[in-house]
Amino acid sequence: MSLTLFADSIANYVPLAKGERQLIEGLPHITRSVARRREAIRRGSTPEYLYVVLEGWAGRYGLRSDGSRRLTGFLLPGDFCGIHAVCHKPMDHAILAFTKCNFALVEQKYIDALVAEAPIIGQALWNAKLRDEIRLRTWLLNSDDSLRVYAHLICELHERQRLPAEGSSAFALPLTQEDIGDALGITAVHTNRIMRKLREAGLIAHKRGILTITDISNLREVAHFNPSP
Amino acid sequence: MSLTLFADSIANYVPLAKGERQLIEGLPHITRSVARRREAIRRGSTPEYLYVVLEGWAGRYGLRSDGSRRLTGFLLPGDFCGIHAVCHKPMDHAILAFTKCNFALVEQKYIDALVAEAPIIGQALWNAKLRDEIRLRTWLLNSDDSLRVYAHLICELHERQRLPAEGSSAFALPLTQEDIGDALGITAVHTNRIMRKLREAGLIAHKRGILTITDISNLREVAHFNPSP
DNA sequence: CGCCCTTTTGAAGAAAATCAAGGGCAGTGG
DNA sequence: CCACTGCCCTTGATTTTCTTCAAAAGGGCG
Repeated sequence: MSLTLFADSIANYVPLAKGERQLIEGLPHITRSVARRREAIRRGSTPEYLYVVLEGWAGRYGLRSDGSRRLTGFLLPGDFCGIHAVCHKPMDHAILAFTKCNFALVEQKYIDALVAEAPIIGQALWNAKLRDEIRLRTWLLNSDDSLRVYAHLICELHERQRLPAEGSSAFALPLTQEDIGDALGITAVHTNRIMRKLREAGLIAHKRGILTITDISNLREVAHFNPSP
Repeated sequence: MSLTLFADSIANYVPLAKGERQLIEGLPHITRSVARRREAIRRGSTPEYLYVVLEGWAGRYGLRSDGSRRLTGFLLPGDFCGIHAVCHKPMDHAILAFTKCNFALVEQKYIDALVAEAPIIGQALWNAKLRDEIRLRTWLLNSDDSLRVYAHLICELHERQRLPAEGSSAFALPLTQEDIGDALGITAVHTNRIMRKLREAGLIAHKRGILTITDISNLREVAHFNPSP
């Protein structure tokens, strides 16, 4: 339970020298555990730390006035959130732990010092934010076709876990159909029907929290998915 | 046709000292004019400059495989794009000029120098990017109700032009119903019907490219709009 | 076992897309 | 000056997609 995955995630954006990696892994931090289905960061709060996911799945979401929820992104181990602290702005959305999560909480001043010492890491943080933005744009772009947006979400989650893009691969997907629907912008009932289509097309299987992609290339076809755009 | 509006836009995020404002307005740049309905930046290209809108309306968009278009944001005078250059990443979307546009093209190195000299401006650029992200999340959040998302777009554009939030106000909206539909994720025909609802409710009027908001407070009610979130 | 949460399926209704046809208005050219 | 043309707006009718409401079936866990 260390910052190794965070360093890996940064290394995805920029090449890291050994010393730079050590700087990241040596960041002073405290850890915070958030129980399954609990809110990690509230909307409207101004987090004093950068939150790095060490373990578990979390997500960003907003609430509508009728109480319904919209997920706008997922946080996997190694991902971070709460960069709002940099801007001293309150969160426009909240962070929910889908599973029990462990976060590393890093004080802003240590991030500042890190970036001052290794500017390339600052660039990586920019890149990571831009990647978030790209994902949001992609969700919007695909939002006219729920089958496509669903297939695309699975491809996205598959790629973000750095699983092999050949043959079949399986991973834990700790989301209910309601969660997925909230991410796709459709109801749980409709999510179920969409899921069935993909299952009957022989592209995926989803049992007991394990999602198996049985035909990744056709799934990517359906999703119009471009690997790491 | 100077960088004054850009400085104003920056000043929206952080307080600017006189000297800092002069640094911005004195940024070396060339200008580029893009004709109405032409592409300013192509998807896949890696812009070598930061593009600042001096005059005109532009927008970000992506194309689907069936040729349909999705707008994911608007660029008004003072706004910038092409920050991708910072990351040496190709554009994941394209920029379209809705009207004839004039852009200021600023070389990356001058932005770097500016930020080095006045770090607070770097923070403002972050803030502006985060604002883009917030808008994307808001579009997603509202996307389940086309009347609300339409009303919200008008509120957004109204606020971004810093028009008074009382009484009625009018501004040039150089978009066709097809453009608006592409921004809302609905068809032009449906956009027309939604627009009629707002008109018949006495909230807006739209004639000859001029949009008049006749009842801003009720429009914001319908839109669930929060001023500058 | 019984309970709760989730998944699955059906049927009816609402929302939006699609298809199709007019209508208004500005610009162009005879 | 007027007819023509092209673009956009408007409206109607039909079909598809998605939601809503409802109910039953599965699965994990005390």
